[in-house]
Amino acid sequence: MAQQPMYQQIADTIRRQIEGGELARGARLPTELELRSAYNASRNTIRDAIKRLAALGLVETRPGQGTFVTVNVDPFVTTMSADPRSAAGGGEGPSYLSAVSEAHRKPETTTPRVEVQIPPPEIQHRLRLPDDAQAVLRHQRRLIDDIPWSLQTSYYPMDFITKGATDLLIAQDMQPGTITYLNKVLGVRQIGYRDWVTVRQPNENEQRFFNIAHDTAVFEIFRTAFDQNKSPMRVTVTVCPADRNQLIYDIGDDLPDPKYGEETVREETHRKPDESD
Amino acid sequence: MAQQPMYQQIADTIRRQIEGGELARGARLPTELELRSAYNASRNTIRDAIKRLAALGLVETRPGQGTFVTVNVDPFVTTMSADPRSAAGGGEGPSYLSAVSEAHRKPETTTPRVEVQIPPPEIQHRLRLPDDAQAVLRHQRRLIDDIPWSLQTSYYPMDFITKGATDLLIAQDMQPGTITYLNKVLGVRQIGYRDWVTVRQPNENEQRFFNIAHDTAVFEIFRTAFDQNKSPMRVTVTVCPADRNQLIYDIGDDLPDPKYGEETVREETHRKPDESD
DNA sequence: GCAAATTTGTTCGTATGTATT
DNA sequence: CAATACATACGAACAAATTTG
Repeated sequence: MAQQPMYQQIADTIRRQIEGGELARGARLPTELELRSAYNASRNTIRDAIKRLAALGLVETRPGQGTFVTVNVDPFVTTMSADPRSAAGGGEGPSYLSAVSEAHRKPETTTPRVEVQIPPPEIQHRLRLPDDAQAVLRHQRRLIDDIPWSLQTSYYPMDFITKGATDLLIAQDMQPGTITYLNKVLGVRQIGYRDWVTVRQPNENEQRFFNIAHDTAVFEIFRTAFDQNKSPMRVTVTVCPADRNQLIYDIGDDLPDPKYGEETVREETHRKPDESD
Repeated sequence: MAQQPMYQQIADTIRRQIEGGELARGARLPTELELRSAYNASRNTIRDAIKRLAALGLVETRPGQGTFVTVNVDPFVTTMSADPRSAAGGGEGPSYLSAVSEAHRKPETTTPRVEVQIPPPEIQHRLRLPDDAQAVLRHQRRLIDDIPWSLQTSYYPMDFITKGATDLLIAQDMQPGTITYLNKVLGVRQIGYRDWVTVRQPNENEQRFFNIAHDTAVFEIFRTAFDQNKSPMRVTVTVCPADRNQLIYDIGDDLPDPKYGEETVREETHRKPDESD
């Protein structure tokens, strides 16, 4: 029986205390010195155990204060699919706001920052632009209940501007939405979109904005919208922390409404069918 | 100017060497002792730096061997949306196989393990079952190119068995697919499904099966299929490592085919529009 | 197959720095 | 300013895994 290292045993013991409720959400753990005598281990060993728990997201330490059991944020659930012909879905435009108020939360959106630049390769590919082509970029930050929620950047081909859709350059919220605007001005209709869902580590800006550690994964969703000619008309990149966000995609019409409250209940330890080999 | 801690500086130096190509993919880093003299730091400090890089997924250490630059696995891309009326999409049935062969990869699926049990709460909710109701569970493991790829469990209401769909209890692959079978035997038609996409840490079984560390996030996708009465007829839970998997959802008909090879190119460091505050 | 050498893993002790109260 | 608590850094010893002779 290969005995587990001591720091792992200590971490497991504390984990059980947290999951069993002996250590309440938000409660402060004993100090490192106290744990040191409690488990008869050196301070470094205690710290290794706490690092382990921190990596699992069960606790967080604050210098000068102590180590605290993390409070599980009620995860925010977004329905990403919607009428393909509208701008809805995925935290864009009106449907984002309604989904949020439905869940009794307070959404905010910063005014967009607008730039013109040669986009990164993964955007070039998706917009089917040549290497040196420029694109208009509209960047926004979203908050829910004053908690940083998502960073969003939309890219449009520079063509749209030269053909008359100059409002894309205005650094203000487009009121009926950019899709409606592009339809009116250029006759470009959205027939659908493709979401490419990835998960990765946050970069430093994202860590700062979301106030998350480097090891908290984030969703990165590339949404490519297509027009009536099956040409990409927009790529929207949304980044949000994966620990407090869940995505819903409905395929097929006329599905029942998802219940936001109920189904987000996540059991930490339920019997899984993959126990045996 | 708050100077960064030494282990962070060392980690950054090595990170730049990796990203700049001085340390090739799969190459072995100098030993801890060598790094110790190279950076004039203690072995523990070197180890802290390496831990940092390991947390970022840039390197991995093997006891007795050394520390190696990780080789980026070509991420596997799955189109999750498909004809809502068929069984396709999300690594179920035929479409899973075709998507995989299209990318010139070799798929495998274990024969299902069948159980009858009271399902965990999140399944009860989704199948709209009372607390004590049982369900049939079919569990499978999937490999691609001999690499563990996903763990999948489908839950069906026990009703289906008593009403005649007894083949669900047979521990063998359903050849035309369970959806086709249920339609034929019970007249139950699938009109669509809802995918609930979450990300979390793997449990111990998942760590073993996928051969991943505890800090490699996994996708957990709950797919609820609905029948012509808008009742849930099946819930499929798919778990797969988030670092080597990407999901695609197409909303709207008649979108162009995604290009598997091209668009998976991920730039480690491209200019992001969220640099300033 | 065994033993030695190499390399990482764990644990201790100690000292000093930094953030918060 | 002082006390408290976590963060960083050093050195040392032994254990465990792997490769090599």
